[in-house]
Amino acid sequence: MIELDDLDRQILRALVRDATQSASALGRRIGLSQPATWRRIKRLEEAGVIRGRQLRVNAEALGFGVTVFLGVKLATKGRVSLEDFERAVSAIPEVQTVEHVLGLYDYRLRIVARNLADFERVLRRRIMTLPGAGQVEANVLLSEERLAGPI
Amino acid sequence: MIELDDLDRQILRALVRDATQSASALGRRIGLSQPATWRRIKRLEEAGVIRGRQLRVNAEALGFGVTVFLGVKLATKGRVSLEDFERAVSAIPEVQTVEHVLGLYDYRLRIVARNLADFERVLRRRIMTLPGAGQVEANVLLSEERLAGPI
DNA sequence: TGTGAAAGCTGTTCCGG
DNA sequence: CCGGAACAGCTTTCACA
Repeated sequence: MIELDDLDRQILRALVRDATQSASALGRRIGLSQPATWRRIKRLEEAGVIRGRQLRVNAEALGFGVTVFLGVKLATKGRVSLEDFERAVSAIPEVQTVEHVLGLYDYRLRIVARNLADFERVLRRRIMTLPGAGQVEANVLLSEERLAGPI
Repeated sequence: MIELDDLDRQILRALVRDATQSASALGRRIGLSQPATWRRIKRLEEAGVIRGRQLRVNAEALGFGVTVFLGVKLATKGRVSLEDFERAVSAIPEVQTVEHVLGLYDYRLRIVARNLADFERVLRRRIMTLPGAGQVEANVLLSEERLAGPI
């Protein structure tokens, strides 16, 4: 855990929105020189606050128009079955995210498909045949907004 | 929608894992020159396949050890109440993502908090007082894996 | 901490196969 | 479509207030 000042917070918020902007452009906006901005970014990386930079891919542009969040309840859950389930679900190409959670469901999956018919195929032939998969609950994504969070 | 070849797919998969790597380093690994790799990335950006690059912030390193997914069912849902709800929920600092979904719930929120006691505070004083908020269902995140998806 | 300047790479754009 | 060469701009480092 590390303490941030206002400038650090401004830097993080700006880079969460767009990680391509240069340290000089960012520094100019927040009233800091280019090396000063760069050193702060480096410090945040070394402190583990910045985990990396990730490409945001637009699945729709590739023909995957449907995104579904799937809550999955396992029928049997020992340590082995958790690992088996995770390994098997990670091998499904349509699965974008695997979240192990506590609550009504054991896993939450983010799945993309070309359309709803394609999603039904994934659900029936890939998900429901997973080792240990029990009850599922689906939510179809309509729109999504990513915020900075409490930075 | 755009057709990708193997090289495009390799580029996307590599940049989803780490968007910091240079076109020359990436090109060397997939057997392409630096300008050729750069041109492909540029083409993917212009086609809208690449939406941008985002910083991945480690909330735990900032003292936010608890991540909760919250399904929210609205009590009343006209067009106005949807917009009111979205505006109000976007203003809560602890909310990282707002997903408008179809299914048992109307919205799915990704919320971070310092600990479970802090989450209870957010839930009682921020979420439950939202305009139109009805039934909620929480899932506490244990671990998460982000995959490339069907690229 | 902050600034300013210098060195090495990268992104970006040419042109020719 | 690719690769090679050139330039501007950036990242990265250093010295100093």
